[in-house]
Amino acid sequence: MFKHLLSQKLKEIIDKFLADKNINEKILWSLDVPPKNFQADFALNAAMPIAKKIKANPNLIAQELIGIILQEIPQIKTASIAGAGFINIIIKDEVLYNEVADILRLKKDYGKVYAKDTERVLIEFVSANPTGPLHIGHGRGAAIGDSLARIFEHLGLKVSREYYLNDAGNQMLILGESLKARYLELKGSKAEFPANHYQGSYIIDIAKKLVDTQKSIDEIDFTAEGVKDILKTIEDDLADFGVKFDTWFSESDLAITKDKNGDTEVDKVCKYLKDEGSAYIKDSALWLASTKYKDDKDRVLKRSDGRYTYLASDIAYHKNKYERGFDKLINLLGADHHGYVARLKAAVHLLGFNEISLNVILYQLVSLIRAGQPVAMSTRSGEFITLKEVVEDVGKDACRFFFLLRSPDSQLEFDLDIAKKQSSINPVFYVQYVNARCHSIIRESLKRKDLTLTPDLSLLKQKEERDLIKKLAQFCDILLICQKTLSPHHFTTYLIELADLFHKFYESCRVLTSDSSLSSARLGLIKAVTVIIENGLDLLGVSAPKAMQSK
RNA sequence: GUCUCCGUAGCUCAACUGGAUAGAGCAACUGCCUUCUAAGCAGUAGGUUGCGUGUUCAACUCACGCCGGAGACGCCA
Repeated sequence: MFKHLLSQKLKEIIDKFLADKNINEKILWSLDVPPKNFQADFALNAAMPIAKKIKANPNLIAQELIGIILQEIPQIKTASIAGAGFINIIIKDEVLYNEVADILRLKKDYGKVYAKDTERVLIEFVSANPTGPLHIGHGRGAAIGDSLARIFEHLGLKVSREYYLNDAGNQMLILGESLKARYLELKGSKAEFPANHYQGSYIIDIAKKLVDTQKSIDEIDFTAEGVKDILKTIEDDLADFGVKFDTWFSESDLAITKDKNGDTEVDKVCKYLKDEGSAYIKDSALWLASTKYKDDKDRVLKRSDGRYTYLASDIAYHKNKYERGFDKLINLLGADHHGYVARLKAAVHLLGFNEISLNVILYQLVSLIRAGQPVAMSTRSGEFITLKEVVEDVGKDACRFFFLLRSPDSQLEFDLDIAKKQSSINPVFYVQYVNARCHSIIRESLKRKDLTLTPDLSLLKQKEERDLIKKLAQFCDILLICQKTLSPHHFTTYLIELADLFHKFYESCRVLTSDSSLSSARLGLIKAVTVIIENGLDLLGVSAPKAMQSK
C-alpha cells in the first residue's frame, strides 16, 4: 500500500524539484524494491536520470533530493545514497505496524485502492463455440480472465464478465448436421459419418438423449437441441471451475435479429463503414479497409455470396460493447488468434473509438504431457482432454493455481501425471498450508485468557516479523502491477513469496509463549496473514482451507 | 516468405516492463519433530540469462542480425 502512496509523494517532490531547476523534459524514474541484500525498503533512482539530463554529479543531486525528502515525508526514517546514485529509503517501523492494523481492521476491504468507480471494465473471455465441451486451453483463458476480473473488483473497479456466444455462424449448421447424422445412425442408418463434421463422442451422447425423447425426426431442431445441451455442459464445467459470467452475449442478436427496417446490427455497422469510406466493394464482396490502420491486408466483411464473415459480427459486437458504456475492454484470446488482433483494432479505430482502450491478452497454448509424451489436441478427432476431466483429476484449486502461475506469454506445459499426484510439487499446498498453520494457532489461542485483541504491534521487532509485515504490505502494490500488466501471475508469485516468509517466521518465532504481550502481538500478525492469504487465494479462485486434509 | 510468443540452474518457471550481487518450486545431498500441523525449516550444490553486434550511467529486459522451439498467416470461426 505505502509504495504507491510514497510514489505519489515523491512525484510531487521531484516535479517541484525539476521545476525549480528549470528542467522541462520528462524524466523517467521509478521507485523499486531493492534486492534482498540491501538494507533498505525502497530504492529511488531519480537522481541518475536527472543528473544525466543536466550533466551534473548524481551524488550531489541525490544529496539534494534526500534533504527535501526527509523534510517532506515524515514516515521515512532514513534516506541515503548508495551505488551509482540510488537513494535507499527506510521507512519508520510505525508505518509497518499501522499497515498490519489496517489489514486487521479492513479485512476483506483491505486493498480497495479506488474509492469510487473510476472505470467500467468489460472482460470477455472463454467465448468458446458451443460445438463441444471446453478443453484445457479454454481453462487457461477462464482462469486468467476470471482472476483478472476478481483483482479488478478487489481494487474497487466496476467489472463485467462476458461470454460471447458464436451461435450464428456456419459451425451451427455443421453441429446440427453432425447431431442429425448420429441420430440417424442410432436409428439404424448405415450412411458414413461425414469427415468434416464434429467427431466427438459427446455428439453421440446428445443424439441418444434425442432418441429417448421418442419425438419424430421432423419435430427435432437438431441445431437448437445441440446448442442447448452443449451450453449447459459448458456452464456446468465453468461453475465447477469457479467461473461465473455476468452476461452471455449472443452473436445471433447481432446477426439474425432484425429491426423494424429489416436490418440487423451487422447490416447497419457494415453500411456505416461503407458510408464512411472505411469499407468498399471489390470482386462483389465487401471489404474492410483495415490497411488504413496497421493491418497488412484488407479483410472481407461480406462474401460475394452475400453471407457475412465472423469479423463483421465481431465488429458489430465491439461497437455494442462501447455503446454499453464501457471505458476499457479486455479480450482474452488463445495465441493462435493473434493474427486477428490487428484487424479488430483497425475496425474499432475506423468506427471512431479509441483502440487503445481495447486490450487483447493473448495467452499461449497449453500443451499436455502424459506419460512423458505430448498429447495431441484436436476438436475434430474427438481425441482431446476436456477441462472437466482435468478438474476432476487434479482438483479445481491445483488446476487454477497452475494456470495462474505463469505469464500468459509463456507456453504452459501441463504434466497430467504430476498434477494428478497432488504432491508437494504443486505450490498451491505450500500456500494453503500457511492458512492451516495460522488457524491452528488461532484455535489454540482460544484456550488462553491472557491475550488481548488490541495488541501492541510495536513488539514485533525481529527480522522475520519485519520481513513478513513488509510482504503483507505489498499486497496492493502487486495487485496494481497485475492491473497494469493485465496478468494475475505476479500475484500468484507474491503469495508463494509470502508463504515462504511466513514459514520462516513460524520456525523462528513461536506465537503462543508465556509472554502475553508478545503472544498477542504475534497473534495479531498471523491474523493479518490469514486475511491476506484468504483474500489472496480467493482472487485466484482457489480455496483457503482452515485445516489441511490428512495427506 | 511475413507476423506473434518463447529460449534464464538437471526440470517447470519468476525477475515488479531499463536498475544494484538474476530468484522460487521440484529433483539431489546434509541436518532439524515429547513444545502452535515436518504438505515445514536450516544448510550444500547447481548460471557466460541461446549466440553476436549495438543503444546508455545501467540490458534477462530495448534495437538489429543469426540459431533453436511453438503457433498464425482463408470470401473459416
